[in-house]
Amino acid sequence: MSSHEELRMIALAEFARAGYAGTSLQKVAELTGLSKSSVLYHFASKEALLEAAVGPAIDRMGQILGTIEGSPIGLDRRNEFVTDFVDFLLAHRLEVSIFLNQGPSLVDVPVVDRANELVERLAEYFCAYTPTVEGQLRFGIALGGAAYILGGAPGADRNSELPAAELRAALITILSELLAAVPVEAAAASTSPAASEAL
Amino acid sequence: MSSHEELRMIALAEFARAGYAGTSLQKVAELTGLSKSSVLYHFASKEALLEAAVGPAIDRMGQILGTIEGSPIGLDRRNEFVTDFVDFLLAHRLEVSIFLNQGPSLVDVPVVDRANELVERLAEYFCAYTPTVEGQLRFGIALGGAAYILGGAPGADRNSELPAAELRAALITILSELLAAVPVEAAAASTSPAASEAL
DNA sequence: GTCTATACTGTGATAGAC
DNA sequence: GTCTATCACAGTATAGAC
Repeated sequence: MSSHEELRMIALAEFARAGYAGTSLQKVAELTGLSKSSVLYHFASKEALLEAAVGPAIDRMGQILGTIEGSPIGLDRRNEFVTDFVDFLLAHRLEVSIFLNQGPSLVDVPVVDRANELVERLAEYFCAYTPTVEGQLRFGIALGGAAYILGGAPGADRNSELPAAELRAALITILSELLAAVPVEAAAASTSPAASEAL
Repeated sequence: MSSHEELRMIALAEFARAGYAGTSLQKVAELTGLSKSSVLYHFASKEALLEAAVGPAIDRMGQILGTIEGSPIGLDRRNEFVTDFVDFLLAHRLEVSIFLNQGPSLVDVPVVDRANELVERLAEYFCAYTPTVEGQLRFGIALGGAAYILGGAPGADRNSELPAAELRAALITILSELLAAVPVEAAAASTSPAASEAL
């Protein structure tokens, strides 16, 4: 593996574990077996290292969000989003941990601002989706809770050992169930009385 | 208000907003209108300031946890815990944000280790409570999601404006519903010695 | 109780040899 | 590409005047 890619992965893991502010270039250098200067040869600054570490995941999330925003609201869309979201979480656990845990505190870092914008857009989308407080809380708990389980929980190590397929299936079941209690008609033009249909 | 208490509250807010590692004593001093040295007169070290800021909330959580650990598992207990937990989150949003977002990264800070221990005990309790992956995920999503909504979400400002009573009621509804899908008999009716002793 | 002055350490970043 | 040497700066913490 290239030093570039190895640095990216080690930095990602350390930013997630100890926090961005709590991780020094010296520490990253030690973990990689390089000197501080060599790290700064591959990435011009600490911020550039963060951008490289989490950028791809943000792009992917933007893509998922763009899909649902460009489509009419409906049960199919919602199911598709739940699946995409769970797969995203499973594929980018470390990045999710960074956004979730440090997103609010890392303002002014461009790449993190992009991530926070996505969270805002997601929140706005779901606030439009359902006008009730309880409905909005359901979305927040579902998405925040799932992200917490996979990325931020102190006991997150537990889940690392679970078979991925079982974890994925259970997550989709729970999230779908949580969101099923929110009637899709509230915002959609659909006239089907399928509110009681479980997702 | 005494400088001591004012410092405690300002530090708590800033630790939650910018992170512990990302908050300097200089910044706390500026916000309080004191000098760095005066801050260190009231609290012997940065760590002592953190302990004073989050200690009381940890004590309260330990109390809640002690209650359920010392009681037989049952539906009443579970409902009581959900209420206690939601009230705890509402009363200590900033502290919860700190634990949730920075708990894993602040190891070796005694007071935070105590908080992480509590989360571990809570996780163990619920793993003993339900043996299925889905059941454990339900607990994680319910508790982690609620904590995220109130303490860690980038859009947490939204909820600050909601009437507290409505927020509280909706949270209790959603959490109870999530946990209701976990059969209480699974662990309660089981007379396996391991389960009885663990609880 | 609050301040200024200071000590010491660690930080991100640059310059230049190899 | 990797290193050593060095920089300017911010960090926590201490000493002592008032």
